[in-house]
Formats: sequence, structure tokens, C-alpha cells
Amino acid sequence: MSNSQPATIEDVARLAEVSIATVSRAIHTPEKVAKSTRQRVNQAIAITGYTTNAMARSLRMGRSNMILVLAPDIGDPNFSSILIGLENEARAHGFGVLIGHTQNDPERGLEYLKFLNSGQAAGLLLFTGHEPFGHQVLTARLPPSVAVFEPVFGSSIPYVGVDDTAGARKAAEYLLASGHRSIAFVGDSKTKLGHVRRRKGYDLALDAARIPQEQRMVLDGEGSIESGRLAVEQLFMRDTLPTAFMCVNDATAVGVINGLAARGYDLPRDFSVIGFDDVPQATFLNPPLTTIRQPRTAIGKQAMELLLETLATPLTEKREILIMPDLIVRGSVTAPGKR
Amino acid sequence: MSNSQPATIEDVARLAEVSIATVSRAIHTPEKVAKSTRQRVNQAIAITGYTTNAMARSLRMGRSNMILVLAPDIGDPNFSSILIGLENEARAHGFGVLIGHTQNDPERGLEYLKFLNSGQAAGLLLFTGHEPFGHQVLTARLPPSVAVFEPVFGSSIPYVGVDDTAGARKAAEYLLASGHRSIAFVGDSKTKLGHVRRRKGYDLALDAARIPQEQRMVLDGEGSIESGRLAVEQLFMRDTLPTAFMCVNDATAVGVINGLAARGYDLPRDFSVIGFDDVPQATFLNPPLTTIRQPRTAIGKQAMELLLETLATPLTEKREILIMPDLIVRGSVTAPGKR
DNA sequence: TTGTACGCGTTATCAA
DNA sequence: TTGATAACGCGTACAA
Repeated sequence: MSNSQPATIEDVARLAEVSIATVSRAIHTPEKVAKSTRQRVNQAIAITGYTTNAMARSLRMGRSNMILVLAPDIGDPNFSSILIGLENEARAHGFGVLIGHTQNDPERGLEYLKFLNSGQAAGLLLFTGHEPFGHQVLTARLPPSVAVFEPVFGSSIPYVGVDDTAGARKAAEYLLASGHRSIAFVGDSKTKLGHVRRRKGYDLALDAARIPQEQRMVLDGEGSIESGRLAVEQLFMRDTLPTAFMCVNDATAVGVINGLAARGYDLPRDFSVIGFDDVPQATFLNPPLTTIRQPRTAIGKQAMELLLETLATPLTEKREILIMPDLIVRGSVTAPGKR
Repeated sequence: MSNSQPATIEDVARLAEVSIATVSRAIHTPEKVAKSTRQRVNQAIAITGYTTNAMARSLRMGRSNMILVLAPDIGDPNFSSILIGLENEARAHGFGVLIGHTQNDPERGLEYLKFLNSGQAAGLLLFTGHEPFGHQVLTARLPPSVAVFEPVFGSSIPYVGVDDTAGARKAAEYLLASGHRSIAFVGDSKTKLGHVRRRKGYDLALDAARIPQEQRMVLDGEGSIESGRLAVEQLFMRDTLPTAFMCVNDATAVGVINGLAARGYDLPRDFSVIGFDDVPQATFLNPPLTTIRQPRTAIGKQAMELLLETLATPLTEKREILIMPDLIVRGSVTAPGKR
């Protein structure tokens, strides 16, 4: 029973005293096999513990039933819940999901590409942002792919993401509706694409509310907790202060809140803060963070749906699906008070 | 150049006007091929963009160069840094790493097992704790495997983990050395193995310090932030209070700190708190959390080393490697004051 | 130094 | 209803 080598279809055939063709049929098209034969085969399968060798199968079929997900950073709090959406959808269609961790290293991306190219995965899901493999390989032969979160620069790979601009606009509008007129944006809207889009939502909302340019404040920050802290420090070198902070993401918001608290301010009485992402920790902040929630599971589901669809019927037109995120109201935003 | 089908070794052979055997040799044993031939082959490879089909290769060789990592919860903050240790080590030996996310579902584990059984991965790294595939399949034919963090129940799979007991003892001893005599342990030392081990470290330290049983306090908590909060709530229904909390992990510590803060206590003046794990957020807590740091990268490296070793020379003896974690002193522990 | 041919475990086509 | 066999892409023993 517990031989060293896994049982092959041939072992089963021998034991059931049929040909390997019959075994294969008994598995894939049971109705084409006589009941008695089928029973013998099933018995033999049970005895040998046979499992079809997926590799040989894929080699023969020219397609595997695995989807490769390429992620630059497994630790990203967004990633794991998106992944679950992905996996459930894949599973419902009989596909498995394998994850490749690129650590933001194009070299590693390339290695996984080889894995793909040898047909060990039927499709590719890219979380890697706009240049997954360095620019050289943009021309490479990619299997059916879908980009998540960030489109792949210069390619026609379909893309599923969040409507950052609309989400950010929601955030800004909520701040405005709460009575704020002097709102600082914290983020790197010079170089980071996602930040740029969110900044745009901020501008759109403030334009609509006819807030003059000179009342707007844009603070630099690359998106880390530390960057939020720093932004606050820099701010106090100016003479005017905003009444609210709109942060490009929750990490930045954490930094801003810490920075403000360190200066002895009482939140949300003295300042309002809103984030973006809704990371798990947002609830446990003090005050609990009002933010824009990434529709993570929905993104995962949509992306996988799109990929499986592409797999079934390869289409040439570039598609782009943007999902609208929701405002989550907690305690970090109130009406502006007087300090 | 950009045909729809990936180039095969045959395409290369035709273009270079040699046999496929020569192409194969030019790749794997270049010294056995005439220089001029080799050049023609290399040129042909460049032109066709040929990549060897890893699947066919593995099918032929009976071994792949991929390691499968099975993880129950990708989102676990411990996981990602361990993974990096793993990957670097694997890479140094020419292996790639693929991750399977089981979501704690034995069914999914079984699916990945099929992947393995068909030889698509040479080895297996189990993060899944003691019953990866439900108890039925304990007898299953597993490829060379190493368990990380938790041993696999009833198997002889080598295991690399943290010395929980020694680490917890360090924590308790630090509390004792800081002057605490009344220390509460928060965790589920009834059912969770890891918790049991950490509890043991607590007991050992308190035994050595001759703290009588009636001065010890054990609070239930399954290890979540919420469970820490709850433990604090329950505590205040008693008449005696400890001066320090030793939490089974950092999440619990966060809950304890929040719970205490919610009751208006000032930390660390009123109570000392120590955690275990050193999650990324530990620094940003208020006060910053003193804790026991998981030697994550080291664990990853060790585990992969052990696996690759097992791959090279299969050994029967059960091995177990326990790594000692370090105490990280930050601000959440002080001498006991008077409340 | 190079080429021919077999086998890895499947699935699918064609006959029987 | 069943069986023999070609093919998927590759590595290698053996022959040339």
C-alpha cells in the first residue's frame, strides 16, 4: 500500500485487468464504461491510492488547471483578503491557485514566467504594478493575464482595480459635508500613480465646493506610517493649519494621528483625519479611523472572473473594471472645532 | 518572433540545423558540444525565445525544482518575513518557491497534495500545524517535507520552530527581574499547543522565583485582540489585580492594552504588559510593546536548509530544530508602581 | 562530436 | 464496450 513510488494509471490498469485507456475513461467519462468494469477500476484506484499525475495530464492537454498569482509583497494587508476572493472564485470553476512572491524583483518575476511558459499554469494574475518584469520583457509571450490594482504599463492586459478617484472624492466630500473648509492632502501625488488618482479625487471635490486654491494644502508623504508622522512635523513649520487631514492611505493616517497625538492634540476634537484602504488595524486606532474601504473580496472575485473568461474566449479588446469603494464612518472625523 | 505557441526544443534544433539532443547538450553540458555548434544553438535559442518547458523536463527527470509552501493564513504577520528567509535560501540553491493557501481547509490541502504527487514540486514546507489534511491522510505518500512552527501530529516529518517555552520564560523572567510578583498569564493554555508551551515557560520562571500558586493568575484568551480586551474585562470582576500581564502573543497584548486604557489606566505606570511575536505594529503601540521576537528569517532559512538537505539525502530519523527567540525591550514594562 | 530512439504518465483517436 | 497506440516536450543511453 505504501510503496515508495506513487501509483500510475498503469498500476491501476494491471490490478483491474483492463487497459489504461479504460481506466482513463472510467475516470473522465464513466458513462462510457460498463458498470462492472467501472467498479473494478474504482476498486483498483482505491487500493493503489492512485491520483492522476497533473503534470503528465497538463503536458498532454496543453493546459493546466492552475492559476499563478504574482505578488510583490505577500505581507500587504490588502493582499490576503483579495486572495480569498480570488481563490473561492477559482475553486468554483475547478481551478487551483498558486502564489509566486516576487519581492518586487523583476528577476524573480522572470523565473515565475518560465514556470508559466512551460504550461504549469493556465493563467496569470498580476499584482505587481506597472513593470512586473522590467521593461525588457513587455514583449514577452504572456499567457492569458489580468492585472489587479495597477495596470501594467504599456500593455493591453485587462485590469481590475479600485476607483481611486471616486473613492477619494467620497472622502473629501465627507470632510466638506462635516463642515471642513481647510483640508490637507497627505501623499506623494508627484510620482505614485495611485496617489495621483486619489489626489485627483480630492481636487475634484474641493473644486466642486469652490474651495480656493490658496486654502488647499498638499503635504508630501510616500505612504508609510513614518511619512505621515513627518508630514505633521513639516506642517508645524507653516503658519496656517488645516482642520482636517485627508490621507492617501491608512498607514499615512496612522502616522498623522500619532504625530498629532505626540504634539498633545486631542483627536478628533482638534483635528479630523480620514484614511483610505481600511486596514484591519483601523478599528483599533484611537480614535477609530474613518476611512474608505477597499472592496477587497469583490476585486478578487472580479479579477478571477475576468481571467477565467479570457481563458475560455481569448479577446483582444483591452478591458478595465473599476470598482467603487465605500466610505466607512468611524470616529476620526467630526465637525471642525476651535482649537 | 511573437508566434502564439512557445518555442520547443525542436524549433531551436531545426533553426540551428542540429538534432534536439545537441540542443539539450548545448544547454546542460556545453563543454560536450563543439564551439561553433554551440554558437549556432545559442543564436537559435535567442531568436526563438526558447525556454525549456519545466513541466516536460520534470516529467522526464522525475523531479521538479520547485518547493511548495503550504500556508493556512497568508495574512499572518509572521508568515511574510519567514517566507523571505525561505525564498532566499531556496533561490541560492536553484529552487523556486510556490505558495499554496489552504485557508485552514484540509480539502484544499488535499488539492495541493495532488499537485505535489504529480511531481510538480520536489518538496513541501508545512505551515499548517498539526493536521494539515485532516487525520485520514496521515498515511498519505508525502514528498520530502519539513514542518514549520508546529510539528505535524503523529508523523515523523522534521520540524523547525521557535522555542516557545524558553522564550516565554525569558519574558516572565524579565517581568520578575523588573520587580513584579503578581503576573497574569493571558492565553488559551487548555487547547492551543503553542499557548501551552508558552504557559509552561511562564510556570517555569515563576516556579524558579518561588512565586506561590495562589499568586498566579491565568486568564483565558484564544489569542486575538478581542480576546485580550475580554480578559481584562473579566479580570475586573475579581478582587485582586496583577501588576503585570504576560500575553501569549502581541495581538492579545494589544487587546489588553486597549482594555486597560479604556478603563482609564495609564500605561506603563499602572500596569506592565509584555507580548510575544513582535509584530510590525508593536513599535507603534502606546506605549511601544516590550515583547519576545520571533526569529523569523532564521526560521525560514533553517527550514529550507533542512528541506533541501532532506531532498539531497533522504534520512529517516526525525529531526527537530528549535530556535531561541530574543527579548525586545521597549516601553511597556516598568517596575510595579502603586496605583 | 553528433544523431537516433526510448520513456516519463496522460489523453484521445481509431479499430476491433 | 474495450484496447492499442500516437502525441505532448524533454533528457540521455547508445550508436554512429
